[in-house]
Amino acid sequence: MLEGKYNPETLDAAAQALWEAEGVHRYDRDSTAEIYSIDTPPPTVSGSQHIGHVFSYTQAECIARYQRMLGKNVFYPFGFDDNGLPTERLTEKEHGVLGREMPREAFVALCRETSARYKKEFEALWRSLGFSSDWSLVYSTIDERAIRISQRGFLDAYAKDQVYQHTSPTLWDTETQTAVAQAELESKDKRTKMNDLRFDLVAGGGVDGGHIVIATTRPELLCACVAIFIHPKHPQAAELLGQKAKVPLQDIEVEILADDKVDPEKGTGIVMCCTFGDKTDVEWYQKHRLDLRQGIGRDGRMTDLAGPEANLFANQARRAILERLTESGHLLGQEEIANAVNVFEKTGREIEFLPTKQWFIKVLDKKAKLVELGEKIRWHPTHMGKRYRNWVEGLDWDWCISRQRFFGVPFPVWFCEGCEHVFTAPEAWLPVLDHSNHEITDPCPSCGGTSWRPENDVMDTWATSSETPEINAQWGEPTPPDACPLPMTMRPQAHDIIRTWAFYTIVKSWIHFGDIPWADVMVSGHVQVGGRKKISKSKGNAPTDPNDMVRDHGADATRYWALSATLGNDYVYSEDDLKQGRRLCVKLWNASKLAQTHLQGFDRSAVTAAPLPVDTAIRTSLADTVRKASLDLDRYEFGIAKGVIEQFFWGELCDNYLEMIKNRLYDESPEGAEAREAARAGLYDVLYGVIRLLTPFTPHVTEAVYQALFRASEGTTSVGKAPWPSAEAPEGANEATAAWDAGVSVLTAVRRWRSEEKVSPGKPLSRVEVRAGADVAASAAAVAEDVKAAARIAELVVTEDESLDPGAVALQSAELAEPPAA
RNA sequence: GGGCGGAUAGCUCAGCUGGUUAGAGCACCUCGUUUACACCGAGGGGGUCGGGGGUUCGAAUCCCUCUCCGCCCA
Repeated sequence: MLEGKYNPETLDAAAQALWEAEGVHRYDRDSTAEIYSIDTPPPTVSGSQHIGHVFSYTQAECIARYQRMLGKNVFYPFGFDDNGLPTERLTEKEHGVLGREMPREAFVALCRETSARYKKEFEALWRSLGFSSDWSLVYSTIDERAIRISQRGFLDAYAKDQVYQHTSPTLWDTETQTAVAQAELESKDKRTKMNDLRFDLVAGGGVDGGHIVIATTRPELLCACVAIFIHPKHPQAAELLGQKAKVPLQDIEVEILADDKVDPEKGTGIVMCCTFGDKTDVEWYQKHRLDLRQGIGRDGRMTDLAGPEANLFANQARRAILERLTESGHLLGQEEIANAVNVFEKTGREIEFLPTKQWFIKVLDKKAKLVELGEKIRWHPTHMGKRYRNWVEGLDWDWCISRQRFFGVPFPVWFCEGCEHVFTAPEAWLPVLDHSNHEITDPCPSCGGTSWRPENDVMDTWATSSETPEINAQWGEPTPPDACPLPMTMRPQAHDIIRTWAFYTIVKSWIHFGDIPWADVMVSGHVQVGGRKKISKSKGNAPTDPNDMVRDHGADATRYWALSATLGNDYVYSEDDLKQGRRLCVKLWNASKLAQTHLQGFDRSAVTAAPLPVDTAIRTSLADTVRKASLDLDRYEFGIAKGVIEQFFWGELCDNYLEMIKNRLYDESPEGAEAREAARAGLYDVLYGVIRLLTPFTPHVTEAVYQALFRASEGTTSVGKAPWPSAEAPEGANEATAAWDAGVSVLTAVRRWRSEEKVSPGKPLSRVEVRAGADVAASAAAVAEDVKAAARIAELVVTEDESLDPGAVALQSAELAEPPAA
C-alpha cells in the first residue's frame, strides 16, 4: 500500500533492500540473452567524491537500467582505482609521512588501509543512489586479480615486442621523484623573467672581444649548456656558425650550431641548449649527439656541475646565479614575460627532463592504426572521436609506464646482475606481489650468471586501468566464472580523460587482441558552477557534497538532476533541477495513490469492456512516448528521453487523462460498470507503462509504486526486471487521437474562460456552448462525456464554425449552475 | 598558434538533416483550494536566438567572419 506522503528516506532504503535481497541486478552467467557490458570507470580513491562523479556515473547507470529492461543480460561491474600515486599522496597527507622515507612494506600497508577505508565510503554513495551494479563483480586495481591481469598484460606486450626499456631523457617530477607520462602534464602560465646574457665568442685560444646575446628564462642551467643554436637563415648565421662561445661563469666552451627549430622571432634568435631545459633541448641532444651535462638531480636540486649553486633548488639557483651574472656584467637586460610551462598535474611542479632508465610501451609506431581503431568505435557524441584522433596524431613520446614509486603493480621482471638480461615471470608466478617470494633457479641464458636483481619500479596506474576490459573479462584467468566477452559493449567516461584512459585502453586492446576494446563510448560532460566555472578541489567551489545531496533531496531527485543534461555537454549545477526531480516523484506518488484507490480488487486479465476513445488515445500517446524515448536512450540521450517521458506523464496523463476518467472511476452504478472497467484498464496500463519508462531515471519511487500496485498481477520481482513497454499503437489509434485532441481543445477553452472570468475550476457549469473548427466538430462527440467530466459541465454543445481553423475552439457561452441551497 | 565544443527568455537548458506566431522548467504576475497532489491547478507577461556579412522564396538552424567562454594540445 502507498500511504502518507512521498518520503524518499524510507522509500529509497526499502527499494534498495529489495534489490539486494532478491539479487535483482545480478549478472546472469547462464543466460543466453544478448549481453550488454559496461566498462565502468573505477573512480580514483583519492579522498572525496564530488558531484561530478554523481553526474557522469548516474548517466551510465540510467543506460544500464534501460538495457536491462530491454531484456539484455547486463554486465555492470563496479571497480575502484586505488593503486598508484593518488593513493600514495593521500596516504602521505593523512599520515604525515613520505613513502620514500619509510620501509616499503610499511608504506604499502598504510596505502592499503587508506584505500580500503575510502572504498567503503565510495561504495556506500553509489548504493545510496540506487546503482544497479552487480556488486559481486566489484574489483579494485590493487587486488590480486587486477594485478595478475595487469602483469599478464605487460608480459603479453613484452612477448610481442611492444614494450622496451630505454635510458633517455624522461619527463620527471622532482617532488614525487618519479618519471611521468606525457598525458599527465598540464600547461600553466607563469610570470618569469627573460634574461639577456652575454656570451663571449672564443677564437683560437681565448676571448676575442666579440660576443652574442642569448635570452633565457633558465639561467641556472648555464652549467648544463652543451651547445648554442641559431636558425640557418639568421642574418648572423654565416658569420657565427663554426665558432665557439664561452658560457658565462662556467668553464665551458660550446659550439654554435644551426637548426631550423630555432624561432628567429623569439628573443635574439640565438638560443642555448642545456641538458635539459625543455623538450627542444631533448630533441637537439638526440639529433646532434650532444654531450650530457646534467644540471639538475632527481630531487630537483642542482648537481655539482652548478658550482656555487650546487644543492640549491632550481628556483633558488636561478636567483643566486642572476646575482653573480649581474656582478660579472653578463646580464645585459631583463624583461618580465608570461611563459607557458609544463607542470605535473598531481603536484603542480614544473617538469624536468632527466636521463633515466624507464619502461615504455610503443605507441608512436602505431599511430595510424590507433586512429583507424578510433574510427571503428562509435563515439557518443560523435565529435568526441575527433578529440581522440587529435590526441593520437599529436603524440611525441612512447608511453612511459614505469614509476619510481611504491604502491603499484610490480613489474614481473628480474635483471641478470652480470649482463642485464631480462627474466620475465612465468604465468604460474602471477601475481608477483613481492619479488623475494620467487627464486630463479636457471642460470642466465645469455651470460650464465646466477645472480638476479628484481625490478623495483612499479607500473603507473594507467598501465593497469587501461586493462579494465581485460579485468572485467577475466582475461587469461583459469576459470572465468562470470566473464563477459570482449570487446565490451560500452565504455562510459568523461571527456577530459579521452587522452588517457580511453587512449591507453585502446592501445592495450590493440596489442593484446588487435581489436577495439568496446563498441561504444559514452562521453559525459563536466559539472560546472555558476558562471561556467570548473569545479576544482583547489578552489573549493563545489556547491554541495554528494552525500548531502542524496540526504536532502532523495536518491531519485539527485538522479533526476544528473540526468537532465545532454550527453557530452558540461552542465551548470542548479538546485532547481533537484527540486524539479522531487516534484516529479511527489506527482508520481500522488497519481499512484489515486490509482490505488480505484484499482483495489481490479483484475486486469479479466477485462472485457471495450476501451473508450480517450482510453485508446492515452495508450497511443504512451506508445508514441515509448518510441521516442527509446530512440533517444538508444543514442545515450537520457536527458531528452526524460523530457519526453515527463511531458507524457505530467502534461497528458495527469493533467488531462486522469481528469477525464474521474467520473467513470467514481461511478459505481451498474449502468456505469463497463465504462468504469474501461477506465480502470486504461489507468492500469498507462500507469504501469509510465513507471517502467521512469525506472531508469527514478527507480526508487517507481519500485514503490510497482510493488504496491503491479507486483501481484505482473509477477516480476522488481520493476527493474520488468519488460520495457511496447511502442506499438493500439487499434483505432488515429480516430481516438483525433477525438482526444478535439476534447483537449474544448477542455482548454473552458479552462481559459474560467481563468479569465475568475471562475473556480471547481464550480460546476450547467451549460457550455462552443464553436469549433471542422476537425474538432467532427470528433468532439466521441469524447464529450469525458470532457464534460473533466470540465465540470452538465451540458456541452459543440457547433461547427467554418470560419475557424480545423483544430480551433471558441467558447460561445457558459452558464454557472445554480449554487446549491445553503 | 592548433583541435573540439559552447554563446537561445532574469536563471538552467531544449530546438539546429532550413519551413506555421522560437519551446520547457524555475523565477515573475493574475486567478483558484474539486474528495491524488499547494512539492497543486488554470491563465499570462517576457527572447531583434552573441555581433556582422552571405546563400535562399524562407535561417536560431547552412556558409564566411569577428567577439567572448570552456576543455585539450602547442
